[in-house]
Amino acid sequence: MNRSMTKMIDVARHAGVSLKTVSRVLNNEPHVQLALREKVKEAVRELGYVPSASARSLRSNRTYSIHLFSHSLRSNFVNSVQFGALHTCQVAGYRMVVTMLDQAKTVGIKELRAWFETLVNSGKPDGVILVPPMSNDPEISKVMSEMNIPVIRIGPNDIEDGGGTVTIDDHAAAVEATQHLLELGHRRIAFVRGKEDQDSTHVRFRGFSEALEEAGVSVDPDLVLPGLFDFESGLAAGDRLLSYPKDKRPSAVFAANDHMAAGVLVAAHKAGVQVPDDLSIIGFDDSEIAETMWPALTTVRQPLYEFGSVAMEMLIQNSGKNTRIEGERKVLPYALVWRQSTGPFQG
Amino acid sequence: MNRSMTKMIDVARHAGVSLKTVSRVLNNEPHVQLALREKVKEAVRELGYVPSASARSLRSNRTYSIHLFSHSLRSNFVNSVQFGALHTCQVAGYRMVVTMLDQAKTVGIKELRAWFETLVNSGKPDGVILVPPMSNDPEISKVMSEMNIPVIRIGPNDIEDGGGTVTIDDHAAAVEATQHLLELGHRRIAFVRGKEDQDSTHVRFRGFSEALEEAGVSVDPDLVLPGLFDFESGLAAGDRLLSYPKDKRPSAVFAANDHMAAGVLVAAHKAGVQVPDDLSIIGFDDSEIAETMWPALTTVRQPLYEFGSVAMEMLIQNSGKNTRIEGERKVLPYALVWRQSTGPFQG
DNA sequence: GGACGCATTGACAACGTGGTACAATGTGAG
DNA sequence: CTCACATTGTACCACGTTGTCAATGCGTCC
Repeated sequence: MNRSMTKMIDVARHAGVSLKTVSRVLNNEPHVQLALREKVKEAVRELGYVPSASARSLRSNRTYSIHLFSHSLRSNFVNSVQFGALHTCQVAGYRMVVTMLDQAKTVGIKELRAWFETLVNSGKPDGVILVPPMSNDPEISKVMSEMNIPVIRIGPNDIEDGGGTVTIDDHAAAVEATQHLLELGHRRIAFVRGKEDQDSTHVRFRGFSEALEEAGVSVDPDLVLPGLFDFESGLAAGDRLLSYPKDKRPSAVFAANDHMAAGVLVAAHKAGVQVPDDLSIIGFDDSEIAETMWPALTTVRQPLYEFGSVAMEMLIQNSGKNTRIEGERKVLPYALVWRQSTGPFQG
Repeated sequence: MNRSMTKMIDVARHAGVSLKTVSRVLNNEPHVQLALREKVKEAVRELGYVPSASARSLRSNRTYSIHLFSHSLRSNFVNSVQFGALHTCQVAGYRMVVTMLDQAKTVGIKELRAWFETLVNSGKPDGVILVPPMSNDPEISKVMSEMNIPVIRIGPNDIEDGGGTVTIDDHAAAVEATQHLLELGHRRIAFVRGKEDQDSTHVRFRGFSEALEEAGVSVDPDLVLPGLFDFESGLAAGDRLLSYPKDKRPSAVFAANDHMAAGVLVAAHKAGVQVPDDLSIIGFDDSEIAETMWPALTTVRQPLYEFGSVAMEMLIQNSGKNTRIEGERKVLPYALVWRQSTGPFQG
């Protein structure tokens, strides 16, 4: 600790300037001549000076840290986003703090506010990234905006609320996935929904329905099953679908994410149903799991890493200026990834 | 920001005591009567006071934050550890900062030291958790100990170096996994190694070899394949093993982790080899993937969540006292999880 | 040439907490 | 009654940075 504690005043003395001048150089403030700037920067290099984060944030009310809020880290989605965010974060010299929002503690908006206030006082983040399902929660966004904390929400389809957004076009992606199955000749296509509190569930289902209708195929309610975005609910949905009599069974399944698609795939294996010959399966996300299944899952790739990375970039760009990020909305490209779990309809 | 900025002096006025008394109560110092203590605590509650993290850490050189260092977040292992650590961390009112160590930047010990100094000066963590492969790197541990930062290393089998350790008994676990296969009647058993810079690779292989030898079976070098702890290397190993002529093939495979076991399983599927009838496969870790494969993987469960949780607990307990955590070593229980990928040897 | 504007630089206070030093009180024991 | 000791308060400094404001230098315009 001791040896390495170079302070700003040391840099100032070393460069033969005042404390304030060093501060100006480090913060890229104007009113310092170029020659002096260089001299200071060299002194910083020579001494290996690093500003003290605590002193800085005490004085300036900035923490140089971005919080990632999630319910759980144990999903591929959150994980990939986190990875992208962290990468960008570190390059910019910020810290990334991971915070888990305990659902029990945030039942009401009052508890939510109290919880956030604790968080904020103890070290107000320069920005916050919200992943689903929190990115859909209007109360959370409201509280954050009241506290004047810039927020980027990942994944939501609504445009309304405050803060920035990073998404794909869920609707178009669902349409394209469905058309993929239609083009392969499938007509009886099942859909496994995700969690109902996430609007991508609804948007994807709407895309699915509309694509079917456009192709002159009506949606069979028996082929629309509930799901929770996890493996188990996919497995349950698969078991259910395969328990139907042969003529009632679907020839293809569109699951709202890869974990559920994996569940359907395992259900098929258990039932001795060949994939893709007897049943085509398409997922959504392009999780790691999609590639490690057999057969590998056809899916819609969401740029999860980029979600995190872009969100972080937006926050860091914004940080410093005290403007709130209002309604900025980035829509990133998705891509259909055709692997082995989908194939032509076998009359 | 404004409204919520309650300071210590506000609490003092509200409770009708002096600033110093509040400070004493909050820091659990002696010399305050119980009644007064309660009064202060109530004032804290009423005002929703939260100490300013930056002021606190500026003054006391503690940050109330723990860093988790990893190379990548994209592995089930790191992820689960992170989850456990975060949970415990938040309960204790600490922050968890995730830091990715760029391998390019840490090639030499000099760069490593410079990198850490930046990190430390900008906000010295109260503790650091190292996951593999960093927990095996003696240079990292050395640098941390020079900087007087408490470290908990997760997973290493060596006892030597400074800092605390949280592990399972890798050797015993590998022996047990191998015995499981032996008891099922298998004699030609392959082993897929992990990364060579992680000592669990070596310890697990030693356990495997010793169990075989004890059973009077010698290790066939052709059945020991390299691996990188990832799906692809497992797939390659599986392809290789199944390309052997029938009488040279193993009847069982022990992969040093689940991702590689999943690769072997997919290789079997591709080759039309039935699991477990024609080939038994056992993994290691009990990753999420183990349960989502078909057939579900038999594996050795490592208590990953607990690794993180226990490591965090040790750090937080230690935090405040300035003693370093020396040689504390917690060995947590593992468990053989028998699922569907292993079965009796079919003559 | 003097007044003025503007860019540059510096001196000093302030952020909210923890620590030190000591005074002022209350309380019980010898 | 006195002394020892625990409790509580007062007062101030320190942590390392940024913000405020004044001082300086320099060129420009009347």
